[in-house]
Amino acid sequence: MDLTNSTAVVAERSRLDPYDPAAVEAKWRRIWEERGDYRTPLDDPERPFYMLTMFPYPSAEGLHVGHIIPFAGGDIYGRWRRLKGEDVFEPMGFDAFGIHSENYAMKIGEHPAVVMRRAVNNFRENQLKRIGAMFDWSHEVNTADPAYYRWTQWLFVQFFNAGLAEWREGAVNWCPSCLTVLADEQVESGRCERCHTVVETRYLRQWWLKITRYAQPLLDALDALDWSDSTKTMQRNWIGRSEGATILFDLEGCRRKDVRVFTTRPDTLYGATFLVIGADHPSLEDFVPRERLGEVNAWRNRLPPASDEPDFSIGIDLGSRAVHPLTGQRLPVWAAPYVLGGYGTGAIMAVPAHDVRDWQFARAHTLPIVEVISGGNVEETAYTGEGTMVGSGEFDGLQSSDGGHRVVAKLKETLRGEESIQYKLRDWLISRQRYWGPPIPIIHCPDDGPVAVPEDELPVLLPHVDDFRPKGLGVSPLAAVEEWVNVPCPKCGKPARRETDVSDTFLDSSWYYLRYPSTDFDDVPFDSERTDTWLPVDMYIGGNEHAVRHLLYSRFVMRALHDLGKVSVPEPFERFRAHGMIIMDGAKMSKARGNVVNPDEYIEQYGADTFRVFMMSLGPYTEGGDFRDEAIAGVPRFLKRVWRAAQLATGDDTQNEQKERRRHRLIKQVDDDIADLHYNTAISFLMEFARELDHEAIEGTARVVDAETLLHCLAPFAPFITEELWQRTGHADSVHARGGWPQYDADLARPQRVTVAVTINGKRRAEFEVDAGTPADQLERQALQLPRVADSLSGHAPKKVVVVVDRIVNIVV
RNA sequence: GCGCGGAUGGCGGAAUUGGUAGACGCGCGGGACUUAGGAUCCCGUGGGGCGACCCGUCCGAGUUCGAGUCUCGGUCCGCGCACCA
Repeated sequence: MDLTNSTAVVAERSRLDPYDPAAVEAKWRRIWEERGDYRTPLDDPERPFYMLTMFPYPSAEGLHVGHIIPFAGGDIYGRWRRLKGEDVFEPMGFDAFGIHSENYAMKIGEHPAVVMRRAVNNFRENQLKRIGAMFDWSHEVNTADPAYYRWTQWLFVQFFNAGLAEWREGAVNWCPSCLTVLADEQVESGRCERCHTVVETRYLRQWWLKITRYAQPLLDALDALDWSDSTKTMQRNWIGRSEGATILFDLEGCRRKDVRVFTTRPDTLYGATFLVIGADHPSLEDFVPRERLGEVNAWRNRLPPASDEPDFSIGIDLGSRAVHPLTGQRLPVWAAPYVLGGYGTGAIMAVPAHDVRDWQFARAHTLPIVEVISGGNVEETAYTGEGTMVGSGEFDGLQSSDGGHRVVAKLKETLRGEESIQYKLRDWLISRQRYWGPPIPIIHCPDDGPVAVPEDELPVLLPHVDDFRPKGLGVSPLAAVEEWVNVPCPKCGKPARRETDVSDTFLDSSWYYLRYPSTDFDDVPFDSERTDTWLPVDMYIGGNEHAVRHLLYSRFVMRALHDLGKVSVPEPFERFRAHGMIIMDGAKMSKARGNVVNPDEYIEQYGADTFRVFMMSLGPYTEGGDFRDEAIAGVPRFLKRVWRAAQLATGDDTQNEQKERRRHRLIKQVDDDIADLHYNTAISFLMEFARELDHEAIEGTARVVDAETLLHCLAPFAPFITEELWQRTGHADSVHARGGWPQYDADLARPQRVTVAVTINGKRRAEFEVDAGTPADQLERQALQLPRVADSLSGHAPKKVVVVVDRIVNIVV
């Protein structure tokens, strides 16, 4: 039929109300809220499903499109699970404490409490509530709320009591611009992740959480988690397990009698020609002969700040000597910044022939290079591969791995060495000399030392101070609030002082998923039936920028709580998928670059449904890509087609096999695609189906059942328009009602006719259509009868024929 | 430097995991309807050739009846870690 000139249809279409996304979306937002459609029955769920998207920190500039990806993507998944019959709990909240919020407040010259209250309201009311997500706002959390951080502090107290929180002096990363210390995870290539200032090493007494105790369990448990591989790899690398040996060297000429070094290559022990102590080693002085102390200290104080490029010319011969445990040779002991005082034992045996850094250092300081593994030319460069041991006494001729074990065994006889494991992971420094965070609930008593604030006195409220700006090294803004700081010791009652540091914002966000399922915020969020019912989170979606920090800290906190008997599951997130990062003009979106796209304008102009569908159709969900809005126009065209087709579909030809098959294929396709987060391909199929149904609507043959299926399959992506059409087509319930997802029949979803390609020597020459499942011999017979094939064979028999049922017949001549 | 991804039309991307490369969308071309349309709808659209055909998935080899998909070598891009001994 002529689809271009059907006056009857044009007339009928014109009788339809035009699709007005703004009106439709406002209407359903109101109804859903009034009816409480998305309030989850937390106490008696039949099939609980905890769908979580990483909560945002309200930046006060508002959401940008980068936020829409996780929220919309998570919501699509959650809505789909709900349609599949589950009680989906999809909460939302705000990570409102933290340095990001505080810096913003300083910039605009207002108090963080005021800025955050406004920002949270703006996020919730003007943005998050408009994107069509089924967030259950009755469980909103805000990390800056005393009712929340009471439990952040409670958590700290549990850790303190269990010996998992420790107040100790240590090397810390000091950002001279932000005027605070940073966790190792907040330092990127030696620079502050926020302001990119080069961080300096300082020694301060600070609070650390002993995540290193969990290095191995955190590593082991990773295998069983259903997470993106890239995320797991990043966590493994961050934990950084390496296997090797610890070897003891006796020392001469200094206060210390011996030093242990860690190596992954004990097979190279005979090639050790000197030792290097990390320049930042906390007790470097013990390695130095008394008469050289002054010189070494002067050298140490003149060290330049760490740079991106290692400088192997920096180093000093300390003057003491180390005794090689097997040869008895006396080796010089050096100090250099290329060795890290905080990793391993803070000292190494240098094997310049077989380690590139040691090689460069040896060259720079004309130290001997002795080959003990053959296979390279150590005069030109270090040979780091494995090989046959040489110059290694009784071990000569052995291969690296075997020889290494024998060397350790030999050392073990004299208690000079043993197999050992090292991790890169270091303890989590949580003290911040900042204002906008939860005060660490500790009181320092001159007699009793650090004492935890009793649990029934929590929260330790963050006092209001007008001057909340950071004060400098080791000084917190809270230190100035004398009446708050001076309190009696909870143990002995003597005058004592409160801890004036606040905790890292990552502590706030390390447990928020435990808070959501509670309703009574005075109640303990742990150790309850609610947590047992709802945890672990079934599906967690967020950005890979949190692959290490947030996800690792959360796993640590959950695991520790589990070991303390507070929760029944050891892992917080059963399944995690990182969405791809949306970039703009080839760069990450950021305020600094001025390439931030504000979603409000799009939602204003096109509606949330269009924007959601558009964002999800850009590309594979877990890969991300460049944001360009030229293609958005296709989405309103698609939704208008749905608008028409759904309302004009009146056919009841439910026995039509062709159409039934097509319908089942659609359900299966969308079902499989959503399960795999292949939203882009699901949308493609929905578009195709909608076009065909629209054509049928013009002919007057569109079936009601097809329209209903289309609405259900589209509902997770475009919740508003589908709900409106569901109502307009005479349904009393919601299109999003639990369990409404249409069933498909796998047999019907398979095509019944297939096109088989015929190739000759791999080149496609013809095709023919047959019933699906036609046996191979029949396909071969049919193919050989094709005139095009007979021509090519010109009477000869084919050399070989390869048949793949339903796909291809390849004839080799 | 090390580790993980990736490279397909003018563009974003599909491809049942070894079986018709380019689904779907944007853009572009043509047409319909319009007083008009940047609104809506339809058709076409990898490149070359009048044509049967030929060439095409970053580059170069290989395995195979058959390679975008597998193997080896290389180039470029993205992300993560970065003196971790």
